[in-house]
Amino acid sequence: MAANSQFSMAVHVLSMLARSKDENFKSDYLAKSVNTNAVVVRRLLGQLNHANLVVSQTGANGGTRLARCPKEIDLWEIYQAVNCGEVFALHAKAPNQDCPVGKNIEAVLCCLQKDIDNGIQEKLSKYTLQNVFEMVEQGALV
Amino acid sequence: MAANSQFSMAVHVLSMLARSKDENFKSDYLAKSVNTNAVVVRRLLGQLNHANLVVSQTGANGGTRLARCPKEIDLWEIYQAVNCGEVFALHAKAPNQDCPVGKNIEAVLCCLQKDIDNGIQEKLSKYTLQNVFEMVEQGALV
DNA sequence: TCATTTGTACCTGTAAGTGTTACAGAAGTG
DNA sequence: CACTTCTGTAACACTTACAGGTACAAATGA
Repeated sequence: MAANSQFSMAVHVLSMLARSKDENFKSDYLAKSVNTNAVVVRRLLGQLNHANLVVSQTGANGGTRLARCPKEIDLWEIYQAVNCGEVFALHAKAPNQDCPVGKNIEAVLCCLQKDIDNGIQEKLSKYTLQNVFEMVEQGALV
Repeated sequence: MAANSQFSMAVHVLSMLARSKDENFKSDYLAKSVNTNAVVVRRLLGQLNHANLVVSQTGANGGTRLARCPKEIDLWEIYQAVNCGEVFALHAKAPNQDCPVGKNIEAVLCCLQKDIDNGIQEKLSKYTLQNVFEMVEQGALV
């Protein structure tokens, strides 16, 4: 799979922001923790901003901070903010409509997609950013 | 996401094979239903063969058929046979180990991956190829 | 021997993600 | 106002992965 590490990056960045709720974090600072480029981080923050998870401020002393308390942000929201696609894609080209299987398989697969998506939602909405933040901090002590 | 339609194609092809358990289906015939190239299908069948879901035979009157009864093949097996990756990828480059978040975030994300994978398994292992086959056939009547 | 069919190597085109540079515009400061 | 610091975003190159396609060796049945 041409896997997307956007979700990982998003959780990473948001965990950073969760460390100091009212501080403005610079994209450059965040980029150094993620080990990537500041522009990559800003692009990601743009998506998170669009999803009302963070607030950014331009200009001197600008930066980005959480829009809400870490307890009120769950991972499903983060996942939705950065994932445009599904777990698996439907056929690239529509299958042969003259074939009884080809004609109906897409509808069946589409139902499956939704079922899986619900499963992911169930799992991810159990965790808040606060939970993740605590797990990360605990790990630091070991 | 650069999404993978391999799973969709696999379910499609296996549904075709399920229509006639002991018939040898030619890759060219299957390709026409999927609306793709015979080589693409053969590559896919190679993976399914490796996972012991189908049996292929070279030579004249060769082709591919199911290795087992459709009731004994569940979608989780199919998913595993064609999906090398996870739902989301970990960081492309390792994060900054000097940052307390960077140092521990990967372990946390890794646990999350497993949790989500379990969720998908729960969902997919509820369906057998027989179930899908029946759904497809029913749709054809409508 | 010959036609058929898989398995696979190899090449191409295309799409997406990532990394970078560059720069306009916003915002605080002297 | 001039200057500095940041974000937002456009533009471009690089890499990777998937899909489509050609070609051919090897297997198999007639």
